[in-house]
Amino acid sequence: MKRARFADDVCPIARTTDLMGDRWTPLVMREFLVGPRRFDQLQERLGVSRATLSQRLDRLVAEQFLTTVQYQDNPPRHEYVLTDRGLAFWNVLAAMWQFGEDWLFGEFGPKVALEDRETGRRVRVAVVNADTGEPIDLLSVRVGRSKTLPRG
Amino acid sequence: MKRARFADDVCPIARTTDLMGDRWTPLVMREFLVGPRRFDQLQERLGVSRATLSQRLDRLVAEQFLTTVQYQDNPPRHEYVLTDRGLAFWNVLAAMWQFGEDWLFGEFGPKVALEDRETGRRVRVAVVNADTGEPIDLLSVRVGRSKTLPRG
DNA sequence: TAAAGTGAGTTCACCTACTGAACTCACTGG
DNA sequence: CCAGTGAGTTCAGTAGGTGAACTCACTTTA
Repeated sequence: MKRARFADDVCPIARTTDLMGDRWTPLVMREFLVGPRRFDQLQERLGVSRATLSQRLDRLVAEQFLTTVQYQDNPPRHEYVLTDRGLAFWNVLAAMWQFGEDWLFGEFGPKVALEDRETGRRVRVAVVNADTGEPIDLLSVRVGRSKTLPRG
Repeated sequence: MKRARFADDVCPIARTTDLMGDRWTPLVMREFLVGPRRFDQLQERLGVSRATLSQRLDRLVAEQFLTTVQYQDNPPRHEYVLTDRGLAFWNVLAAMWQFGEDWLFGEFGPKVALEDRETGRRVRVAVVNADTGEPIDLLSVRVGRSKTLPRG
């Protein structure tokens, strides 16, 4: 039997899971926090097998989270960079970061922290209602039928 | 060879990935958006194999994302409910929801939407800097060394 | 009293997918 | 001509996911 696929599911969480729901893809995406990355660099930093990394990168490029950019012609060499879509995925990673920080470390918290690139001040991530700015409370939302408006 | 494990990684994203980085766990967690759930109900709704579901639920209980609550004594029957930690994970699911909605549907967007449970108004999710309320921009943050303060 | 149903799994044999190590291939620099 | 480099592919072995069938304790229906 084939493994389950959710790319055509009606649920946005399911579609996101289809793309990112494995042990490596979120970590590959994380690596681009600091800028473009190359194959060997990713492989060494993550400790993932080369075959798996190759497959993940192919998928991320096919799904337009990453593109390749040639940085040298002879011999042809490229690096991977985030697209708009890949950049937008940072929202999910940021939420994962804050969740991990809050709930998955012991008494003293993690040894690394997000900081503002300019001021160096600690950044805490909040997931909020975009209109009110209030935290999104699981108990205050429900799933409803959407009016399907074409996008601007 | 054993599969990679990130539960002790220094990176909060890696730890979150260790727990949620598979094709089923996020969807299992999603199911609790509407309240407690039972085994057969989850199995039928998700279409996951019973063995896999059983394993996932065991892990989620062991890691204190879910607890079991007896709803009948004879024969003993329980349902699964979110703990505080499980509830907090909604932040990540909300970010995944919004990302999926924005980037993984075609021109017309998904047929389902998050709405306020009371007003029925459409809810859009934003991931922001908790202090400023500004969107978290990948380009505006970096990873730094944390001052390890004990938690309040 | 017997049979069927229910909830929550476990077991099974099969198959998919991840693993490290080694290999490839095109090109460069010494 | 030889070693090095970047970006992979190939390989055999193994971990983990699959549907279908089974278990087990208790209840309901006939």
